[in-house]
Amino acid sequence: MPDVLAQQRRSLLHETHCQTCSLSSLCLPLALEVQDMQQFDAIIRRRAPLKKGEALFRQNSPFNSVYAVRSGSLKQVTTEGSEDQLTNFYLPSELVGLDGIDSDRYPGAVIALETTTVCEIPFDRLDALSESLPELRTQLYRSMSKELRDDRRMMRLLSRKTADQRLASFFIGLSERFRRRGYSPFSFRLSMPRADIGNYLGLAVETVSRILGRFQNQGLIAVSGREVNILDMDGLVHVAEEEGAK
Amino acid sequence: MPDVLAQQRRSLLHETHCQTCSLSSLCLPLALEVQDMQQFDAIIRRRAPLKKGEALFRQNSPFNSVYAVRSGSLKQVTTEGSEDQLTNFYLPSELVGLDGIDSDRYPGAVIALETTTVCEIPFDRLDALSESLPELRTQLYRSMSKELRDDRRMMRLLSRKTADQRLASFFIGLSERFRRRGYSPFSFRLSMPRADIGNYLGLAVETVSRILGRFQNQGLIAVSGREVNILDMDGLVHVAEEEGAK
DNA sequence: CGAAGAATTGAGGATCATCAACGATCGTGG
DNA sequence: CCACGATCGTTGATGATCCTCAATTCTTCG
Repeated sequence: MPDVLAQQRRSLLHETHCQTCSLSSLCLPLALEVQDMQQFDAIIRRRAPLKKGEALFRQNSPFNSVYAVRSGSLKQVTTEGSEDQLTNFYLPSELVGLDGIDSDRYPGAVIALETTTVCEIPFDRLDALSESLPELRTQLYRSMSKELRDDRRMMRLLSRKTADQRLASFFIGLSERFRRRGYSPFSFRLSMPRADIGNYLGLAVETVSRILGRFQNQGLIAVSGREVNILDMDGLVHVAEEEGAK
Repeated sequence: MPDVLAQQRRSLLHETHCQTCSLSSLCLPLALEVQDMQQFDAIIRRRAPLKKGEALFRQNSPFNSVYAVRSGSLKQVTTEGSEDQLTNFYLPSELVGLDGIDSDRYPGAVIALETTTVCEIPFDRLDALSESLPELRTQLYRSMSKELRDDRRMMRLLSRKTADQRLASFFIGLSERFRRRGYSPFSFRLSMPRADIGNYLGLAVETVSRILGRFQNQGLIAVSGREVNILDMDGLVHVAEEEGAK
């Protein structure tokens, strides 16, 4: 009887609630009182975990929901003509899909980099709820605003920074994001292949590989496959910020 | 008596209302009924025109309001270390300052490129009003979402396109924005110097100049100082989209 | 265990930045 | 209204950075 299985699975998935989620202090309901959080929790749909390489949604598919990452990680990819542009990596607690509100379609595909679970938040219900919960509305504005700010930083990186600076910035940014989530900021695993890093940073894979090797020789980081250890954070920051003067 | 003068000026400025603004169909109140628009209109503060080079606000100054451009144009500039990054140009009906919501400070300065008038919209009042006017709320979400989408397009441009493609895209984008505002999409005046274009597109001024010359020779556009005529839009589109194959 | 994908390494070359000099345009005050 | 200085724009020569192509090694997974 598949129904039984389905129900078991559903019930299992429903065990997860914002109230008990370790990410709630970083996620959208961050500013909500217990009672409000329950309202918010009620509109959320749990989804079966995505396997590595699976799409949360495809480019140009109709926009209905935004998603909060619960575990794992994803990448956003926009395809135009024959080439892809990777515009974002998403980590737990981050909100995916906000750029689809305006056009009613997702402007890029979002794909799991590893086994990943997300909370689906139907946008019409989120919008409606944001009417009665000012804190939720504020948080939503803030999330979008923050993404705008991050985008501007990225533009700066792409238009002014050297390959070395880009990679140093990338690791510093990742480190900071892991730190905020309670993981070690100095030792972590990259869920994405080199090619994705290169695409994201506007660099060829080979360049990424070479510079990683150089950073290793300089004692800034130790990389072994996807495992990264940051050995000299100050040094990395220095590389990321150094001006034209070499 | 300065008060008399001040009152005269205020009264003059107050002659402008959303209801009579030719931009209202593009601007934030776009979806509002007459009655709602009056509510919206009531929270707006008119400002004395900015002169060329004047700052609407400076980087890191406290965030209080967003601004709708009424006439003229502005640029957003983020300074870090010793170099500037120009992250956006703003034209009439566009909304300035949305990226300051999250951090309570404006992440970049916004400066008039020519004589420019704006409507100031205090954000706390906008937020409060968005509670009772769902259409306004939706429009605000949409505005932010659209800016996110545009940013992603910009990232793509910065990380994958050649100098020629960047400039072609830039002119196509400008043309489209003028068209939507009821101006000629083929003949317009650039309000920004070459240096700003270069900074925005991640190119040296010299490169901008050279490629403009080349476009001119190829019969794609005619430029004379700040005046631009697009002679061959299809050709421009072709340049903007051509793949590696030259 | 083998095959397919991922990562590294090397050589060569294209694109665009930089430096430098010059020409044009703007706006301001005499 | 014109002249002058300052900003803006153009053009040329040179070279660095990073991409491309190609070959090899390492890793992962059926």
